[in-house]
Amino acid sequence: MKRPTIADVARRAGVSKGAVSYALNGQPGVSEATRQRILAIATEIGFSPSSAARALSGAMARAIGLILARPARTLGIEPFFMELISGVEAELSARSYALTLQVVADQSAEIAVYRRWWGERRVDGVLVCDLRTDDLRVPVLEELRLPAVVIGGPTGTGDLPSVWSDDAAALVETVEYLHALGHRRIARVAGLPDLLHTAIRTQAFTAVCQRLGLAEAVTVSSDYTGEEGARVTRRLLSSRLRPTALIYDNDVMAIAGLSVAQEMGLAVPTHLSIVAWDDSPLCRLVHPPLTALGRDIPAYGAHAARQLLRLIEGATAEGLETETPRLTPRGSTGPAPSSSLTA
Amino acid sequence: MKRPTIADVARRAGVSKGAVSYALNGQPGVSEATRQRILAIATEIGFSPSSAARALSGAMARAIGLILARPARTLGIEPFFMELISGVEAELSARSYALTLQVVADQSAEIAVYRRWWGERRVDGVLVCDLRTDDLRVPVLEELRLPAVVIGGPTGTGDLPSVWSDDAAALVETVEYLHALGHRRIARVAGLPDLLHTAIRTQAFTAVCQRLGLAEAVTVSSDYTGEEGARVTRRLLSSRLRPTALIYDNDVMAIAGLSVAQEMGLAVPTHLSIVAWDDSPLCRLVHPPLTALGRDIPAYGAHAARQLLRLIEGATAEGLETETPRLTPRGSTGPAPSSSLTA
DNA sequence: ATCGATCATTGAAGCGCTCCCAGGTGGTCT
DNA sequence: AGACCACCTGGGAGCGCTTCAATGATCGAT
Repeated sequence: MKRPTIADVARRAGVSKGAVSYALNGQPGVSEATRQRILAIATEIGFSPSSAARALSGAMARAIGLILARPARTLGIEPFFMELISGVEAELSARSYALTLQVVADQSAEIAVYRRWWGERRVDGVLVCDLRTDDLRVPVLEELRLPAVVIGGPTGTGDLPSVWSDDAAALVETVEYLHALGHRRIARVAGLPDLLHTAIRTQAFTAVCQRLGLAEAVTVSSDYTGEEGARVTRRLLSSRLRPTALIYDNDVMAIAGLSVAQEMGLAVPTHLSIVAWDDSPLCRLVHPPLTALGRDIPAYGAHAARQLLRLIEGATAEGLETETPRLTPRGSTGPAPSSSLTA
Repeated sequence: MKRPTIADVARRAGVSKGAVSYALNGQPGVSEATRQRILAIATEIGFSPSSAARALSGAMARAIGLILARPARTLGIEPFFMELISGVEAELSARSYALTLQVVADQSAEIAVYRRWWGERRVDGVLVCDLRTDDLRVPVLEELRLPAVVIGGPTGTGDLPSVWSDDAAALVETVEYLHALGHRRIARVAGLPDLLHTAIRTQAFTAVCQRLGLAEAVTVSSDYTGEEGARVTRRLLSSRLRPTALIYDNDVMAIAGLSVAQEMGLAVPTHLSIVAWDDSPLCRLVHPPLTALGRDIPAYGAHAARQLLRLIEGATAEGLETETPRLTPRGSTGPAPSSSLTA
C-alpha cells in the first residue's frame, strides 16, 4: 500500500500542492469551497502529511520529549510517572502532538539526549522532571533555546517556566495535624536528597517543627524504594525514643514502613501514625488505609504540557502554581499514644 | 544558537556533503582517514543529522511507537507497563532509536493513531500490547504493512510476529502446587475477559482443574483495579462453600483481595491462600508477602523491541517464546485448612 | 467598456539529508 | 610508458512539505 502524498491529494482535487497545503493548515489563500473539497479528498484517501517533510520545511516536529532519569526499578513501582504521562498525553493527543519518551541512566546521559534531540530537531520542546538543586540541565536547555517547562520548582529553574505545587504548605499542614493529634516526636523519611522538592520539604519540615517546639524532628534520606523505606523505618522505630508519627515522601516507602511497624508489633495507628506523600490507589488497598497527601497528578501533567505547548507556539509562559497537595486522613493516623505525650 | 547542518561539517572538513553522509552512516565511499576526520569534526561542533531530513530521504524515522489503550486509572497503578517500557527503552537507546508513546481511550482510537503514524511516517514500527481475541488491530497493521511485533500471543497474531510467555504452563504449575497443598476449592479472579491472555489462562485453568478433579473451579472476570478485585473477592469469600485458595490475574487485585480477607477475619494463609500474577515489589511489601507468578518484564520488553528492530531492518522475525512465569512461594500460601479437605 | 484592486491559485525555491553517477587520482600491470 | 583498475570524491537529483512571489481571474467602480 502506497502512502498518499500531498501531490496525490492535489491531483485528485485538481489543484496545486500549495493550495492543498493552505487548505490543510487553515491558512488563507484558498476559498472556503476549495478548502472543503480538498479536506474531503484528503480524508477519503487517508492522507496525513509526512511529519518529516513538514518538520524539514521549517514547521514544527509536533512532538515533545520527556526523559526519565531514575533507575528502572523505582520507575515501575511508582505510579507517579505513569499518571503524569497519561495527563500529558491527554493534552497532547487532543492537538495530535506526539510524546517522545526516553529512559536514561543519569543526568549526563539526559543532557546528551537533549543535545541530540535538539540537533535532530526531533522534538519541539521538552518537559523536565525531578529538578535538582543546581540542576545542570537548566543552563543547557537555556543555551540550546529548546523550549522547556520544568515540572517542579518554583526556584532553581533559571529562565525556564515551571509548573509546581506548594509542597511546603502541604507539609506544614500535615505536621500541624499530627501535632494537634498530640504527636511530639515526628520523623520524616525523605526521598532522594538532591532532588529539589526533597530539599524544599525538608526545609519546611524543619521550620514548622521548630515553630511548634518539636525538638526531635528528624529527616532521614532514602531513595523511594520499598527496601530502603523498610530499612530506615526499622532503624527509626528501634531508637530509644522512637517517633510516634512518620511522614514518608512517597507511597511505596509508606507501605513498606507500615509492614515494618506491624512486623515489629506496633499497631497502626494506636502506637504509630503514618502519613504518605503521593496518594494513590495503593494507599487505599492496605490495612489500615494510609492517610496521604494527594493531588491530581494527571492534571499536573496536563498543566505542564499545556504550558509547554503555549511556549512552543511563541507565547511567553509563566510559572504556574497548581493545587497544593491535600491531606486525606484515613486509618493510619490517630491520637498519639498517651505515654508519649508525657514523655 | 544555530543548529549545525551537514553542510557545516562538510565545509569545515573540506569535503562534500556526500562524503560526510557516507562517513556518518558507515557506508563505503570514504577512506578511513577521512571518515575519522569527519567524525571528529561532527562531534566537535555537536552535529546530529536532522531526523526529519533523514526520514524524508527515504531513510528510517528511527523511532518506534507504542500505544496504551487502558483507562488512565489502571495505567498508573500497574507497574507492568512502566517496567515494560524501561526494558524497551534499554534496547532502543542503545541504538538511539526513539520511543513514541501514546495513551488512547479505546481500540478504534488506537487504530486511528496507527493510520496517522503510518501516513506521517512518524515511526518505523510499532509494539502492540494487550492482544484481544479477534483483535481488530492485527488486520489493519497487516494492511498498512507497518512493521509490528505483538506482545502476547502466540495465537491470534495473524502474520505479525509475537513475543510471548507460556501463561498456561505457569497456571498449571500454580494449580498443581495449590492442589498439592491440599486445596480443592480454587477460584480465579481474572483480568479483562476480552484480552487474549485472559482467555488462555482461563482455558488452562479450567482444563487443569478438570484433570485434577476440582469441580469447583470458578473464574470470575474483573478489570485489574483494586476496587473490582476487592468486590469480587468479597463475593467469592461470602459464598457457602468458599474457596480456600484464590489466584489473581494481577498484583493489585491480589493485594486488594488480601485486605478483604483480613477485613473478613480470614487469616492468610491459614484460612485462605493467595497467589498473584505479575510479581512486583508490591507483593513483598504487604503482610504476609504474596506468593506470586513473576517474570522479568523489562527483559520481556527488551525482547520485543529487539524483534521489532530486526523486523524493521528487513529480517523476517519469528515468534519468540520468553521464559515461563516462575512461581515464587511466599507467605500467602500454605496448606489448605483441614476442614476443607474433608468437605 | 476599461482599469485597478482584490483574492484565489499556481510555480518554484528551498529545508537537510541520502544516494547515484560521473569524474579524478594514484597505483598496478603489461 | 601507456592503459587500466580500483578507489574516492563531489555534484546533483529528489524525498514531501511550506511559503513566497507572481499569475490569473473576478468584480466593482469609473
